[in-house]
Amino acid sequence: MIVTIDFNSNEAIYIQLRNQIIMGIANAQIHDGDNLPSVRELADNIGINMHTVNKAYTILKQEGYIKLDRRKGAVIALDYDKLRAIEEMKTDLRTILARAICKNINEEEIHEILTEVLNEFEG
Amino acid sequence: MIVTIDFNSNEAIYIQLRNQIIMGIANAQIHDGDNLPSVRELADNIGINMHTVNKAYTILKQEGYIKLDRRKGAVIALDYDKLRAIEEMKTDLRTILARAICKNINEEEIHEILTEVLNEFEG
DNA sequence: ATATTTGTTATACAGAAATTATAACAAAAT
DNA sequence: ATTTTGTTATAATTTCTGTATAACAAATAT
Repeated sequence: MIVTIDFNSNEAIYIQLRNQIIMGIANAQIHDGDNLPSVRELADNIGINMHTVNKAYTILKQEGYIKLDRRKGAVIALDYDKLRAIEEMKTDLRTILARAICKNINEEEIHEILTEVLNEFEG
Repeated sequence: MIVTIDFNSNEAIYIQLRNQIIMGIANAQIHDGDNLPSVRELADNIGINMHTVNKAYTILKQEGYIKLDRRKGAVIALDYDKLRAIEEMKTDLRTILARAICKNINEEEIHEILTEVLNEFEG
């Protein structure tokens, strides 16, 4: 899995990292049980500080995507707390859909766009 | 329209403000042509600095939700740049949908959740 | 046994972003 | 003439982000 950081983005590096790892899982590029690089290795690889990677990993653990083990390092371990995930999804969707409504994008179009973006994912 | 700021949120105040105003428009609580409070009035009202409100208004103007007029103050003025709005929506959706996929929420469920959140809006 | 690798924690520093505090300006309204 | 509007400027403070070192405990590898 390739990680690309945009150092000119207004999005923090550890947020970009977290999102890309989640993308990697959703795209089936990495799977449940797979090892992630160690914080030091990934930091070296990208050219950033260890603590920035550690921050991303800590969040991913807290959000139920990985487990951190002192012997095995970071391992993909998906926790399916569906109800919680759905609530968080709704919160995120509200802002996005409010914008869509303001921009005159109708319900049918929104569903079409959703389908389109969903089809970008593999697995 | 009531604006509520969560001072403990990790979301910046001016971002919360922007989102809530967009929500207000989507919910038909405020309409095209309506006046928003002046930067000073709203700042006083919420208990924050004038510049924080000004930042939110400047972004809303830049994103095509309001127009700023020295005589009339801030006025809702929706600019329907649909193509641009759709592209931005897709970008935002990618992260959200990646999370949904990781949490085993399937396509049908996602569409249902979308419909559910859309029905929260009035107008 | 020893050295290495793992996540974890602590501390310190620099830079950027967010927020506040004043202040002043020009244009328009009252 | 006074007030209100957005706008701009400057400075200070606080918080967030990212880096730099360093050390620790547990496990692995040699």
